[in-house]
Amino acid sequence: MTARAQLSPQPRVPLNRERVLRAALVLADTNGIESLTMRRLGQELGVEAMSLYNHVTDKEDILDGIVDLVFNEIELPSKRGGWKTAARRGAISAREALRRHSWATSLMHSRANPGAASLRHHDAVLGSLRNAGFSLVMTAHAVSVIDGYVYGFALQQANMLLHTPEQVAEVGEHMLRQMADEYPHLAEIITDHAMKPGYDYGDEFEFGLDLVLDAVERLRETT
Amino acid sequence: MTARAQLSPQPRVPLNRERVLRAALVLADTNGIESLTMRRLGQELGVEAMSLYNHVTDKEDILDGIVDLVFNEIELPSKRGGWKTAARRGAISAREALRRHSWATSLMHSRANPGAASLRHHDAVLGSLRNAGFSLVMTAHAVSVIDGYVYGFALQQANMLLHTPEQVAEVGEHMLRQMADEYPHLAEIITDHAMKPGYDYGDEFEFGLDLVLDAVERLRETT
DNA sequence: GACCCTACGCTTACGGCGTAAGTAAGTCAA
DNA sequence: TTGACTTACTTACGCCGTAAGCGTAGGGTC
Repeated sequence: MTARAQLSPQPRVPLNRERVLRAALVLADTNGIESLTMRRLGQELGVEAMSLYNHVTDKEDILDGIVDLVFNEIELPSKRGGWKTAARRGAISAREALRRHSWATSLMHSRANPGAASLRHHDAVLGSLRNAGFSLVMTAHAVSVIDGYVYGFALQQANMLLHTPEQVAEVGEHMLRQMADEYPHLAEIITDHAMKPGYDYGDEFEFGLDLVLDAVERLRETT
Repeated sequence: MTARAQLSPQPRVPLNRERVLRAALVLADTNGIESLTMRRLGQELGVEAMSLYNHVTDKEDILDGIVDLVFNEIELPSKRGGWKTAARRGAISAREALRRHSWATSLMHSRANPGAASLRHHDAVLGSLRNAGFSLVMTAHAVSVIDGYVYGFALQQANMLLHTPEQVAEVGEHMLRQMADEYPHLAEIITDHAMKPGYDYGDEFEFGLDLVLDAVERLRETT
């Protein structure tokens, strides 16, 4: 009988892929994706790093897995109601998921093996548009532009360090004044717009989303 | 006199930050960003890894540097001609740069320290819109949606492994048939659209770009 | 009860990573 | 000539992912 067994006589909760991936997700959210190492993850689960390999094939598999967990959080387009409200809700839901897991955006598209949730999501989005009467060509256009915008926005925001006026103010005025000479327009938009109380870059999202969706709608009507 | 000096009697070309960054860029382009390690980079320059630290502060500095090199490749908006053609050319130029350096998109936005080229670029884009009469608020909206789309598209394409119908065809029909049950719309758009001869996902870019730019233009006219 | 199989954890070890610290060799001003 | 400065090299540390092999507990079969 080992010391470990003496200390924890209860039958230890067995590990499984689900528990490993959940812990990896939490770790990435809490301490950043770069802190997600096999040793650290094992430690978090009370297990040695190598034990994880009984449940996942390698670290890539873990990354694939947690990306798919994020996809799972994205609302599927509802079958009732128009394509536009479905697309709108899906986009907002996607952005929220990507904001909760800011490491996910750049990871998402570098995964060679899309998971079940990812496939299900994309299939549902395509179906929503097709059922609304979009042609194949127009569906491809629409998905490309909508997804492009959603992920692009998420990418920008995920790594934008200054979200609120308070944070922007912290960078210090003297740096801004220094900037004003060389980059006057950048300085202007920061001081006269982004630093104004109440400004939140995240609010830009829905504005641009509606702009894109309206344009797609117009597109559908004309063709 | 060292063995090395005997073998290469010519005064060895001195290293400098520029040469280090150029070599890093080439290495990332050629073998992928994951192959960019200090040892490998030193090897490429005929130098030990630690010697690089005389010219860059650390690896992060190198990543910042090569991202800025990519920004340098993006055409600045021309002062002559309208904001729209300027934005269009800038966007196309950005996409081309990001396609040449497919590792750059996800790296670009995770850099905490924007380089000179990046600042210059963003300042010029803002200036172009402001000079065209966009209000501060509308400028922020426009930049957000245009950049979102451009980077989002680049992100999607950078890691889309299947660009042409030939490549798509390689995945094999049986896998598609398998997919057709569970993901019918995904299967449909692949077989009936993406696999059609002449289809190139990259062509979607300008379509979506014009859609976005037209929408921004309409926005400007109404406010 | 005795036996063995399988699942799942542990230990050890390897090569590669970024980089701290110290050293040697060349350049150049005083 | 000397001494400071620059730049490259060497060694070493603590990380990383993971290959290989070992130990053991649980459960089925005789």
